[in-house]
Amino acid sequence: MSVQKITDAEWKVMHVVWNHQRISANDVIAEVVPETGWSPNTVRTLLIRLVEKGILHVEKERGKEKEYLNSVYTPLFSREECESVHSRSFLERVFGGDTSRLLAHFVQDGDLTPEQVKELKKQLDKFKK
Amino acid sequence: MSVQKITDAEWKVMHVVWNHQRISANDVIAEVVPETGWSPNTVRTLLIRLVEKGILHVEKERGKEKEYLNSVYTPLFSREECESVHSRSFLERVFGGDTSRLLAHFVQDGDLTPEQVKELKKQLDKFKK
DNA sequence: TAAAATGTTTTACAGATGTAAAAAATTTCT
DNA sequence: AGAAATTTTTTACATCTGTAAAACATTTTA
Repeated sequence: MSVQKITDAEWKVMHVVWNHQRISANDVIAEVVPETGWSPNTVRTLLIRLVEKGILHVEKERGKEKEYLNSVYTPLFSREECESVHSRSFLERVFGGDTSRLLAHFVQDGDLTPEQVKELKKQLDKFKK
Repeated sequence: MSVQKITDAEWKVMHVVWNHQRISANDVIAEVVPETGWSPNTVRTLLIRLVEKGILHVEKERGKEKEYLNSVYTPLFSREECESVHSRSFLERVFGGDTSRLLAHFVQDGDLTPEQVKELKKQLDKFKK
């Protein structure tokens, strides 16, 4: 039962945590609040829930400037691990497990740049053999 | 606000409805219950909620064998439409909108058959130019 | 040292979701 | 017609989510 479900709102904060690997509540808030308009407390609640879910680790640390005691978070699973788990369940749920239909869909809907198309084809070639 | 959110449990019944295009509650139950172990009432609740969400249409019709009055459901949106909407939000949420990273992920994780790889490359070629 | 600032924890609360039992309505059977 | 069967509708209820206010604890500052 590793990697519990991450909800929509939680993904937002997870991405920020992954980008820093180790980040204080306040710094998460500083990034998330402007782009979501959420209250700082909302972000804190999400961080706490992620800890409860065993997805983040938290410890206390004194701030550098001011010596307030801060909560600092670190991810317990890599972004890739979580993406993987959630991708699989999405594939199953929405496309009934049919990867190639899913891929076709995203290719058509994804206006890729020529670069990206090329890169992807290279990937595909590697799997050919 | 067309196409409200379809939940995990609801997708299961939606797939069945799409496969038939027009199907009675009992027939949905006949398919869904064995593969999920849910109670028939659970399936009915889901059908009702899908109607409330404006995703399914329901009408009454007398059964052929027995003349009980049955609820018969039809989808108001195509499977592709719903997949599309949910794919987009998944892409945004989990991969931060980066289609090519998503694709790379599924290609690696999706053990495609050589056929499927070929087909996909053909798709990509079409988009090249 | 008392007030202000800052950060954390607790509590809240409505709506969504998973899951179904209980009740009601309708049809069939004896 | 009354009982049994079948189907639908209502009600239920715990947990999860989104969203935060309120309360509390700790530092800093006046």
